Amino acid sequence: MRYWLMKSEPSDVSIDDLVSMPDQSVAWYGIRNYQARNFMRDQMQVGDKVLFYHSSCAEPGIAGLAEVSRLAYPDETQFDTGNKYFDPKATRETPRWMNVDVRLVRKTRLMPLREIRATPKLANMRILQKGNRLSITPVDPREYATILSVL
DNA sequence: GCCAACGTTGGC
DNA sequence: GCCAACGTTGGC
Repeated sequence: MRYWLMKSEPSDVSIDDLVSMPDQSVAWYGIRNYQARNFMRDQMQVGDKVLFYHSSCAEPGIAGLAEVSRLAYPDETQFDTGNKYFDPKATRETPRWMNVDVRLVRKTRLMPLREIRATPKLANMRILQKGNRLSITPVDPREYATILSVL
């Protein structure tokens, strides 16, 4: 069992959007970074725990708990010519991009990035490192437990 | 809107 | 295979 932090722009999919989805589950489409894709494709298992993080917004931070509900499969948006995530180099035979599905566990209070940064036990988290832009990052089990205890 | 940091692209 | 140019991310 692994732990992850996954960023979503709330203007795209927010925690409240997830709450109101059928099955409270969403395809984590649109990842176009190989490292993030590889995490989903090679490491994520059903039941892995996910911190649902709001990025690029007024109050960035952890907004809820979720879990992986489906193993990685080809991201549909890569094939869709009208979609902003369309990839002309991807084909059905040789897809380039994959996504898992993620299901809500529960919405939590917002734990702001400020607070994460101010928590000594969380100082090594990847999202706090300078220049980090990766939208999916592994989380240490102890870090996950620390966060869970204050949500 | 700014800008630092980083990933990707493509010419050579 | 190098690396400059470009595009994107994401906090502020």
